[in-house]
Formats: sequence, structure tokens, C-alpha cells
Amino acid sequence: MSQLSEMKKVDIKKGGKKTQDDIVYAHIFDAILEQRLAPGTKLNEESLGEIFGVSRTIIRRALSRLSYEQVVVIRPNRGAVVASPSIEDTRGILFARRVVEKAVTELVCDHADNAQIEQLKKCVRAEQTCFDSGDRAAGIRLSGEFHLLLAEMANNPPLLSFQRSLVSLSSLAIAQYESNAKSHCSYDEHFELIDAIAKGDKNLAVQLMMHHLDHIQDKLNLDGDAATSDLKAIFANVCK
Amino acid sequence: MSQLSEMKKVDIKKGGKKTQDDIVYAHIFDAILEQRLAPGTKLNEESLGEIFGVSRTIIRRALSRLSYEQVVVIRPNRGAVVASPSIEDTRGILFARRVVEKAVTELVCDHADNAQIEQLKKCVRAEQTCFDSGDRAAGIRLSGEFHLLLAEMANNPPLLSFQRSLVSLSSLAIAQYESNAKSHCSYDEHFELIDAIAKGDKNLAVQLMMHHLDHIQDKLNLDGDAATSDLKAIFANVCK
DNA sequence: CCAGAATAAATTGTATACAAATTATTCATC
DNA sequence: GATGAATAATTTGTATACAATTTATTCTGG
Repeated sequence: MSQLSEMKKVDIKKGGKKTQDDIVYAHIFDAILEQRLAPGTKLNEESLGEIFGVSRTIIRRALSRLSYEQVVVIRPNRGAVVASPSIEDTRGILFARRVVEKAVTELVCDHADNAQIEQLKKCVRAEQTCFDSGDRAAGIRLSGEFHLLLAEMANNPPLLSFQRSLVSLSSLAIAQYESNAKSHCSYDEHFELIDAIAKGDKNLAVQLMMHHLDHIQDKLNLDGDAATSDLKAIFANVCK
Repeated sequence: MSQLSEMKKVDIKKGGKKTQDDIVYAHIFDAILEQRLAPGTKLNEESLGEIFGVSRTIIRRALSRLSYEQVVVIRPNRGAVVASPSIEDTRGILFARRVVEKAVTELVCDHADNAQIEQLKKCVRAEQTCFDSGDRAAGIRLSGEFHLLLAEMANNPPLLSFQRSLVSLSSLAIAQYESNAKSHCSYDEHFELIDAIAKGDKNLAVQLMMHHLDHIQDKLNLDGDAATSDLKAIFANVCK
């Protein structure tokens, strides 16, 4: 990764002081959200240390944090890999998202002001620009950030941190199970949702959000036909 | 803390292999859940290291993990303290719990078997025994573990890990804001809830759970009259 | 004796060294 | 050449050393 793009990424994140492991964490997190890091990728501590110019101590902290969000799996004595959610995991993740997003949508409908509506629109316009210009990776990340932005506006810290974890896990699941490349055109549904929120139509907004999540799930190959290279899953019935 | 009680605690937790920082984490977590560690308590790394017989590295990992669950607050360069949720935080925590517990209750109603019902009863009987024999601390912890057990039975890993964080945060909030000592008689409501689940009466179970959470919140002093020693909160209006 | 600066002690943040475990390679055997 | 044990290399886990920062104490002037 170039020095330039590194700086861009750091600047993107708001909030003043960033400690070193915040930066490393954010980079790896974004790489996963943008699907530049595929599920299953081994995350070597020393290599990452050289890339970011810090010691393993810092890398280790960042990886731990990612593992608490379950975006990375740390296998004792065997290092960290990017999580590869199973089909069952993915169903669980999307179920949890329905639970959280419903609450978030209702909260945002209750007390969203014009400035916030505008902020949401700005986010989705950026998403649209990315997809239309072919920058799928950035588009996927911005799509996730739209949902994070909503959670932020719900003004409930625990729900926000949970949503953070769920959005990145969803991104991993999409990376693994999305059927075809023409997939991620979520922005029109995002715009519809914003309109419903702006009108304060809570029922419609929740309904749109649920359908939106249904569509995300529909695009995934969750029929259990193992479009995966997970041998354990394939031969799960053998040694039973 | 004695060597003996340390071993007891370790044995309590299920699952085979425990790494060192798992043990330290579990001890501090339980101490917070049992309210032996009051909100605001400073958690010195070296002292904890001596207590548990490990280096600061391990303590640090445990504290980080607790801070990701927001049970502990790490202030840069100034160490870790047990979190002291504000009144607003507490409302947010209980709101999030309603969201999660509703989903959990519905899931458990859908597919709880007799063995699980029995397990739930066993947990609440233990809780009852503790409260009746005057061991309030253990009772509070078991009360929390009942809700964690439910989340486990919901069979949704993300919801479980979120519930874990919320239950311990609730415990902290109770420690800070509970009005009178005669408070925590949650076990009868727990028994009622189990009955509803056993009958598979989803609507009733959800209703009971919501009322249960209402009662927990009702027992708290959240009227903003600052039964707290938090000077920042008391003088929040001064330098505005 | 009290306020505030200067200094000392304690505590946290990061890097590094070494031990323990895992993974890769070599070598002997069939 | 393939299989499997022995060895070497890599990688992770933990402790420790030192730097940076914060907190406590001492000193000085009023």
C-alpha cells in the first residue's frame, strides 16, 4: 500500500487523536470492508508490523480488537486469519442485523433533523458515484458506512458498536457468498429509505429496511450447496 | 484473592482450554458483575499482574478486551477504570437490552427443548438460593447469567456476544443507580418467564421479559437528581 | 501556612528478547 | 518416488527493558 493512500485513509476517519493501533485497526478493517482482504487470508504479525512500521505489540492489539468484533479469528498459537463466516453464521449475522436495524430505523425516524438527512444523502450520493464509476470496492465500503451512519444517528452507543461488528461481518459474508458481480446496487434502496425517514414515516422506513436486508440476503448463495473451499464443512457428515 | 477461590472461579467457566488472559478477564468480569469492583475503580496493571502472577502483557490484553465490551474505560496514558455509565448511558443500555432480549426471547420460544428449560430452572434456583441466604453478590451474578443463558440458547453468536456486553453494563448501572438494598428479587420473574417459554407462549414470554426490564429500570434512580459522585455530571451546565 | 514551579516517583506505551508452539524441510526407509 | 520421523525455520506467546507520560512530592517565594 502506498504512503499516499495510507494518509488518505487516516484522514478520512473523523475524531482528533489516533493512536498507532487505531490506525492499524482502521486500515485492516477498511481492507476487509472493501474486500481487498479475502476471507481466510492469514494475517502475519511480523509482515503487518513491517508494512505499518510498528512492532508486533501494536499489530497484536489491532488483531485482538478485530477478533472481538469477530471480523478476524485468532487461533491459539496459529495466528490470525480473516474470518470466513459459514452459511449458518451468515444467517445469524443477517438475523441480528434485522433486529438491530429495525430499532435503529425507528430511533432515527423519531429524531432526525434536516442536517442529518442531508448527511445521509451525501453518503449515498458518494456511494452511487463509486458504483457508477466502477469503483466497486469503495462503493461496498460506503454502502456499509451508510448503515453505520444510521446507527450513529440512533444515538445509542451500544447499538452502534454492535452494528459496527455486524456490518463488517456482513461484508465478509457478501464477499464469500454473493452470486454474481452485478450485485451491489444498494444505493437506490438507500435513497428510498432516506425519503421515508425524512417524511417521518416510521412504518414505511422499517418496512423498506427489512426488504433491503431481504434483498441483500437474496443475493447470497445460502442454499448450502457449498460454493466454499471449506473441506471441514463438506465432509462434516463423515466422522459423526 | 485466595488461591482457592481463584481455582473455583476458573472451574466454574465451561469449555476446556483457558489461556491466561481468559482467566484474568473472567475474574475481573465476574468481580464487576458481582459488584465487588465499584464503578470508577482504578485498575492498576502492575498490581493486577502481581495478584494474578502474570506480566503486564496479559493484564493489558484482559483490560483491552473488557474495554471493547465497554465494561472498562481505558483513558490514554492514564490507565483503566471500571466504567461508570452516566444516566443517559444507562437509558441507552436498557433500551438496547429490550431490543436484544425481545429477539432472544422469541428465538428461545421457537426451539427450546426440555433439557434447556431444566437448565434455566436450575440457574434460577441457584439464584434464589443465593438471595435467600444473603449472598447478594453471587445472586446478582447469577441473575445476569440467567439472561446470558437465554442468549446462548437463542443460538445466535452475534446476539450472544452483544448480550454479554449489555448484561455487564447493566450490572454496573445497577451498582450505581439502584435505589435501595432490598432491590434485586428478580428470580420470581425469571421463573414466570421460564414457564411462558416452556408453554411456547411467545407473546406472553416477550411481554414478561419487557415488564421484567421495566422493573429493573424502575428500581434505578434515573431522574437525573445525581445520586452520584460524578462531579462532571453535576456541574455539566456550568461551562456550557 | 499556602500557591505554584521544579523535581522525583509511579504508571502507561512500545519495542525487543527469549521461550513455546507450529509449520516447513530434510533425510532415512521402504 | 512416496511415506513418515527427525530436524530446522518460522511464527506466536509472554516477560522484560526502556521511553514517554502522568501523578505525587519537594522545594521556593510570598
